[in-house]
Amino acid sequence: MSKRRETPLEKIFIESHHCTIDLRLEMLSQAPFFKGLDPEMLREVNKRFSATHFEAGEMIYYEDEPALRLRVVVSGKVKLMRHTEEGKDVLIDMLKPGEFFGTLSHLGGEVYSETATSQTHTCILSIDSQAFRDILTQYPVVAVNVLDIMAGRLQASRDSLFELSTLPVDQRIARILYRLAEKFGEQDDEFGLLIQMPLTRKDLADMAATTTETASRIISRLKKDGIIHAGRQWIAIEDLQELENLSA
Amino acid sequence: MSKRRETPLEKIFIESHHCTIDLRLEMLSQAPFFKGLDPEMLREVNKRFSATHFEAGEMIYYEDEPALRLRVVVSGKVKLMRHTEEGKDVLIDMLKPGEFFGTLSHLGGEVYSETATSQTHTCILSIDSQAFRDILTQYPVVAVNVLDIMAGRLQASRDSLFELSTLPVDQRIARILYRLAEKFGEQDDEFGLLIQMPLTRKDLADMAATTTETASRIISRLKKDGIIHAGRQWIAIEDLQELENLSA
DNA sequence: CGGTCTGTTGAAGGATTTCAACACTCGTGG
DNA sequence: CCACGAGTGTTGAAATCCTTCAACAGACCG
Repeated sequence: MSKRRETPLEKIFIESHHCTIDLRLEMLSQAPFFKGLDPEMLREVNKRFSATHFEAGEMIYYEDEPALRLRVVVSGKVKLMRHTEEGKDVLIDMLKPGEFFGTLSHLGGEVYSETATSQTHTCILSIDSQAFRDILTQYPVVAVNVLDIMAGRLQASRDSLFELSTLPVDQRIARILYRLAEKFGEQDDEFGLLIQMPLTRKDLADMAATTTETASRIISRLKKDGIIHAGRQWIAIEDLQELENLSA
Repeated sequence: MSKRRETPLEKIFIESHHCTIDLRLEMLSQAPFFKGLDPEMLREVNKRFSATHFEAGEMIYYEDEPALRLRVVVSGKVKLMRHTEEGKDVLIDMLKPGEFFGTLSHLGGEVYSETATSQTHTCILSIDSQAFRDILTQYPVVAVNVLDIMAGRLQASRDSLFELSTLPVDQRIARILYRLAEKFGEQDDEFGLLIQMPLTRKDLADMAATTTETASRIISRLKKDGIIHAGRQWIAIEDLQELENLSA
């Protein structure tokens, strides 16, 4: 490992132009839930969204806050977490550009059930949830798209539940790394398939329902066995096949 | 406890008339996802469903089977489970009349991700998933209803994930009992709020990600503390308030 | 260049599982 | 109608995976 570069993670120098009108339209047109919407409708819909910029580590919204808006990641990565009173955290999901979060609900009394944090510099589009519901009824194709996405998320959540219920910690970590690699992996000359996102041992522990210490021990072992490379806040997969075997 | 009646569970003597046309229409009109659909549309939609009857304990479909149909519980209770190769089971959900399961997907290659079993005598309506998708695009209000249900299920699944990650077994069991009581509870003169469904210690264990032995020990303790009544395949809540306190 | 955040490793302790043996209920067939 | 067997539930004791507690090392930031 060269001493010149401590983290192989891509440095994103974000200026305000990261949230340009062009990028917004580009993102909305590619967003899975607007697939099949024609350009004119898209421009119409775009008007109803507003953009916000967040630094790495900033809170986007808090658990138990009134849930009023639906949000879309334009650029950057977003982390969804839940917290206990005793200080335990659970990491529910990591989002990349094109994914939505926040609330679909129209009811006034509802609150966010998780806390959203920007894991990197991010640009977020948001829309009043009632306005989004109007879009849903106006453009049925959008409703069906969103439905498919929700079905996929339910599936993923139940997969996690299943794995948490049946697998020992080391296999859970292996699976989590595998999936993160699928979603966020970028080929790196030096280290292999790099998970392109700041990722601490605690993040991993909060995904696997274990402690930072245990996560650290498992990462150490995977490093020793030549399956992954890892450093401060980054992990890269050297031997994806072996990682998959481990998680079986 | 009287010796005359070993189980306080309601005996449902189901004959074929349990799946009458009247009951079908009645159920569809009350089903949450058809809320807001006018009677004529409803009759139209009803034609596309077909009814099937299952005995208690029968399999409705198996994990990994091609997922072709969406189903609706008309009467009875349905259990959704996943199985591991090593014989561990995870109980994903218990469904009551009005709830749907199966697949929303239209894609041919997909398979069911869980096994569905009738927990009691049941009547099930089913529809080809493609035909249901046609309904979704034809009646946007249905799509939005289904979306709300899926959002609720995702929420519930993430709640389970959170509890599994942060709570010790006894609190998890307490929460599960509380929720089952909310959903399936019926006031019983003798025992209190009776969970109206056959429910073994193993079922509970598979919901709480623990073993039958541990579930049994916890149920024994709750019985000793006067919080619940329980017997073979049934549980009734005596002190709901205390159960809620325990799960905090 | 000190302080904080992150990561590492060891050793003790604890919650839950595993293994084992047994009791009870219920349906079924002799 | 009773006996038997399968399915279900119970309880104890040993074993184990993982957490907790503790101490320390390196990296990054102002």
